[in-house]
Amino acid sequence: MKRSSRAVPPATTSRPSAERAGPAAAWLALDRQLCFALYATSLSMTRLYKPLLAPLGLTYPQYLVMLVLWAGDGLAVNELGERLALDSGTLTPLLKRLEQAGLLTRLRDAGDERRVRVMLTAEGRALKQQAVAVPQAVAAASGCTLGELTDLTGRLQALRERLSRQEVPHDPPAPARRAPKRAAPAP
Amino acid sequence: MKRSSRAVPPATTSRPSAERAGPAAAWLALDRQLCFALYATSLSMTRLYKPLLAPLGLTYPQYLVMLVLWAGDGLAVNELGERLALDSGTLTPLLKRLEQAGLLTRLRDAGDERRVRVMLTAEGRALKQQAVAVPQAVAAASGCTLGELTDLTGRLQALRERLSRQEVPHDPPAPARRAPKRAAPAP
DNA sequence: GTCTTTTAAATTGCGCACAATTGAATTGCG
DNA sequence: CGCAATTCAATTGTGCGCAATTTAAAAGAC
Repeated sequence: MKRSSRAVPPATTSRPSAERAGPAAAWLALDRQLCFALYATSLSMTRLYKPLLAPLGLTYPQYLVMLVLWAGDGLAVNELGERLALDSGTLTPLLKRLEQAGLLTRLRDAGDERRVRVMLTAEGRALKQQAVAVPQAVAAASGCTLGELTDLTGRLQALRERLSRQEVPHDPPAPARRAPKRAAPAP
Repeated sequence: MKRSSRAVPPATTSRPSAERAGPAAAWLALDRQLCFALYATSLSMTRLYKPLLAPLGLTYPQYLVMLVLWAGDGLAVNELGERLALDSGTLTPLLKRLEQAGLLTRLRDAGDERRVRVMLTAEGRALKQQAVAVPQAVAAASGCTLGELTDLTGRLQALRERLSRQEVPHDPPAPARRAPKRAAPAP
């Protein structure tokens, strides 16, 4: 590693400049942030899943949707969203792609035309057989014992429970309307 | 809750259909997945941060970048990416938005014209004072003791370490080229 | 020195997440 | 019944993440 001219100081890793941190500012260190540990670990997990899911033709969020449906399909979009903590803005296009791939069908509920129910196709149901190998591969890659995995999963679920209570709901003023008919899941 | 006609079975929550799960298929249950616990908790954390960061004009990933820079700026884009486990495809547009907002400047390294160094502006540095309140608010919302937070953070860091070892690197064949000049960070 | 390989940032394209809005069907209330 | 309020899915627009490619500069081989 040669520097031709002398240009600029290295500045590579830990530089003491800008480091007159206030007494309370030490809590801003990246590696103390639970939020970053969660964020980075979750992204890392997604990267690990990607090559495992590629043979199934699924992305990671699509895989989560399929997990829910394999446990019992016929759910409406909002029920799926409740289970996964995702809204229709995320799920609608995702479900359309899964429908395009032939794994499921979307159908208006005859008794409540607002709802769209999601049913697996035979192909979508069959994919479950290929998916059973995935959790094992991930568990192995994690380098944890089953007990550790279960414990960590439980802690995270408890944390999520507490966090979700703090989330701001959000309801806009909401006007009102009325009008014609509706037919297929999407025109 | 009345059903006008009788239309379609409720199908709301746990339906026993499609439930002849194979013996190994029980591992596909959503609530047993560490990956989902991570994913959902991380998203929940992001939602919790959003209203706290809105007054600072930052998104959550932008906040993470600022955390790194507050600890010491002048880093190149790839160094930032190493710290946050993000690549230039994510960071370049994000940094441009932060530059647009007046929080930092991007400047080609005089000694190595390939690199772009990121420096905080006075405004960017000043924002740190408003940010110190954020971790406290999150810690309170988590409903955990400091010890629990530290413990969970450590476990996640260790897990991330192991997961990242398993990730597939990926290097394409890579041809070669040569040509004219370069000047500003981005035309 | 030239030529090749490697490294760095930017760009392109796709798929999420999510706020905000819209269109449509249902519920609630008189 | 008639109408306002509510619920649901879809749509729109913004900002990530990331694979793949492109452009440019530096490092290495000879």
